[in-house]
Amino acid sequence: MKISAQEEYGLRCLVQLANLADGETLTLPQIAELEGISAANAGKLMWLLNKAGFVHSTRGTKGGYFLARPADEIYLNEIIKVLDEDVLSSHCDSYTGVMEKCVHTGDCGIRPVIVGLHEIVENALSRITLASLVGNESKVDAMFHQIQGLHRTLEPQRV
Amino acid sequence: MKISAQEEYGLRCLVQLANLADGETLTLPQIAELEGISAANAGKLMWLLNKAGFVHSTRGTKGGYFLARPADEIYLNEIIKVLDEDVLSSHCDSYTGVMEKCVHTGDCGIRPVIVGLHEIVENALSRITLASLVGNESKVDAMFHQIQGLHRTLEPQRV
DNA sequence: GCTAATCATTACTTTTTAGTCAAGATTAGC
DNA sequence: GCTAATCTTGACTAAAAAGTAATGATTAGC
Repeated sequence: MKISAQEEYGLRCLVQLANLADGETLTLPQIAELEGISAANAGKLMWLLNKAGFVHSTRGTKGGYFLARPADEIYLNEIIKVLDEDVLSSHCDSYTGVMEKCVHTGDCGIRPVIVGLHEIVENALSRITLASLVGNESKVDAMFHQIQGLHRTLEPQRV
Repeated sequence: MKISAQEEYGLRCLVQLANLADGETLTLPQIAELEGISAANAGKLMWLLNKAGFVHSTRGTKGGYFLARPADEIYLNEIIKVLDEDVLSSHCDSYTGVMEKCVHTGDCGIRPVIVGLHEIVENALSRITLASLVGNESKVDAMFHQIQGLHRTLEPQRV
């Protein structure tokens, strides 16, 4: 499994905007500089995020980008779905119930794996706000450690 | 996030072999037919799995592929790591501790997210054997439902 | 209203992944 | 040993993703 470049850098750019004080904005060259990508590339990512309503922009001198909503009201699962097809996708789209691309019958062997992975990723990302990625990392770490702690209670029964 | 074609179909091919009775084998055209891919493509996947020691093969008439180890001793995390870089990878490889590709400093905002997702995926896949993907799906479903049930106990505290 | 700064949009290029092909090597059975 | 069936391997082609470039539209400030 892979996190695409678009997902990773799109999310990073939003984190940079979440870092801003009220009224501040960032231009494309500024975002590009902060994230180590080209301004053209940043422009493409911001265009997607703009279309999806996560950011607003103003043109001209003193223009730039800023968040369209408070960072503590934006969850990572929403962001990822804008930057890619879904939080988790595969050639077989059985987890959506649609099955368009999948040549296999309904209950192929790996279907429950894809469905299950999709659920736990969606669940984890839907608990994390953009705001929690700003400043210290302790809150997100703690959340994942809590999940991992729970998982360890399952350790004995491998299937 | 995406499950690559190589991961998906490599795993599917192994499931087909796990379905065989003792002493039976499958040829490339047979695997290709079962999975709806070309024999050439199946050949490439089986080559990877052969190199990694998951399957054995015999050439010539009556040749074919079969599992090198019992299906209940093969865990999905091992398989995925052979078919792709890791169970979860991204441009930023901070979760491995190596950081070679990543231009960002050690504590960028999204690092804990990548590390956390990597952990929960690795954890889930390390609980599932190839054998459990054969026949009925109930065991894998039950495992994921158990994980999801635990996650729901966390519901109130979003970060 | 002119100019410089900035975003918006589309087309293009490069890189990576996926998939195909063909020639060679091995084996079972005659 | 001959033949047909089968895997092995590397080179090739096609498709998708990532990244670049260029042109146009908008705005602040003079």
